Amino acid sequence: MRVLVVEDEVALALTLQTGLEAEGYVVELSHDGVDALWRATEFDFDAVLLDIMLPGLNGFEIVRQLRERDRPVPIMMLTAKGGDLDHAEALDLGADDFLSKPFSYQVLLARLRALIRRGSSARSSVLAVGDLRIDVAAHQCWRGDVLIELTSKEFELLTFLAHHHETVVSKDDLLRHVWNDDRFDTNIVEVYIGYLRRKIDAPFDLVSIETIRGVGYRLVARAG
Amino acid sequence: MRVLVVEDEVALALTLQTGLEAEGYVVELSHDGVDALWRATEFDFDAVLLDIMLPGLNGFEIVRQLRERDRPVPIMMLTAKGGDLDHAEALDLGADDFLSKPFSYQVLLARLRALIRRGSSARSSVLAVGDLRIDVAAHQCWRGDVLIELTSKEFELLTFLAHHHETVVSKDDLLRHVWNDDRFDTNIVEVYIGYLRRKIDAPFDLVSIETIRGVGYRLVARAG
DNA sequence: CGGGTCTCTCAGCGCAGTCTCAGGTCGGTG
DNA sequence: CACCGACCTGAGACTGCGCTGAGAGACCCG
Repeated sequence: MRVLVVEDEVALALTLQTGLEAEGYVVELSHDGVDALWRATEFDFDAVLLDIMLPGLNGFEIVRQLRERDRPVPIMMLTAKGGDLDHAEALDLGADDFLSKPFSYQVLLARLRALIRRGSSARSSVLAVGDLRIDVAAHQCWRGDVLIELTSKEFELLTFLAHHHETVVSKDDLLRHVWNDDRFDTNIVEVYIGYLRRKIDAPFDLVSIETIRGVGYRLVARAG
Repeated sequence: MRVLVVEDEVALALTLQTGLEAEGYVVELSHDGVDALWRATEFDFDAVLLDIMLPGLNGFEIVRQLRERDRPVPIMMLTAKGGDLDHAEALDLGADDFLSKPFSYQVLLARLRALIRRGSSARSSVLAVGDLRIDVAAHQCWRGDVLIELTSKEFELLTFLAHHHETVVSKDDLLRHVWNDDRFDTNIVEVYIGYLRRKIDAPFDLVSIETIRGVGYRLVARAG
């Protein structure tokens, strides 16, 4: 479990790091807002502990920008005591929880566990749907232990479907997010769904990409 | 947005009801644990505000049982002030948030919004009416654990009925909301009600879609 | 220059899904 | 009991959604 701790009070930051590492978390420290935003955008954490008062960018701004960039990492904000309005604002911006300073270490741990449990679609760079594995970082894909060669468009499409596995994704959404395009007079999605099926399903005699007529497509867990 | 408020202090309960209703929530009150568990199991709420100290069953037990029954409704616990351990325990049991009394009304609202927002995206959006389950995101429907294949129109119709389960919905309403149509010279609703019955009721020898002659239809909880 | 790969368009086909219609059934009313 | 209107249902027509193969254009590389 990787946790990013964003806190400019050095003493507190180190205490947190030590404590969390003792619990088995992998902890990364960040001391200012700009650096924190970059790390949280660029790397995958299972949770972020985020102080509000920070040099550079404040915590609110970081939450806002992360959510705007569609980064779903669970965020717990650490606030100065008393600031009720801080809390309201933070949650409305898309933080998932907050903790008022000073806080009990037990509470921090429990809430961190809850946070990670909730947000636990396992944010490692490997997505798994049934026995289909997609390593986003390595840009590779396997069915069982058979490596499957995908072109980059095919890979992007599959990744998007995998992020939303077990739920229906409309062709419009796919077109918008994978092709960055909002036309309607194209059947490119259908064509690429066809390509994918020929590579990840047909050879294994499976149907993991389902068509929901009039609605969209759904990637479901199947195993050969 | 439907909220179940479980609180035995009558004054506080009524205040919450009034306040939340002013914000546009539909509020249901429950004063003891057993009743609360039943309601939260049987009906669909977008969130539950749950006091810990309750006659009958305490709040922890309610959370535990709801999660055991696989009811993913977002729960915010209301705790007496100070009880740090309460907090940790509640979250570990599967509550999603908590608020210490006394709390600010603004904070309550903000956190409720956050809770519901999370709840509607992160959680599987499953509607349940009796042993009929409808997963809107996955576009799938089960009676008990039998998967039922529905076309997209059938699914839309059923979803609408499920959102208004236990209440009568007129054919006009259905035509307007499901078909986006306000004619009167069509019997398409009747036809589709028939299709649905053949799929979700007849094979299980149930009647969960009732006809109220001259008024409309009602989806009620039935179990095979 | 020629082969190879990738992306995308286009047209044709098959059929699932939607809807209409007509005739049958049922329930409420005088 | 007779009637009427509301509701149900089977048959069938039609539409347009989704799938596929062919191939054009862009780009890369030897």
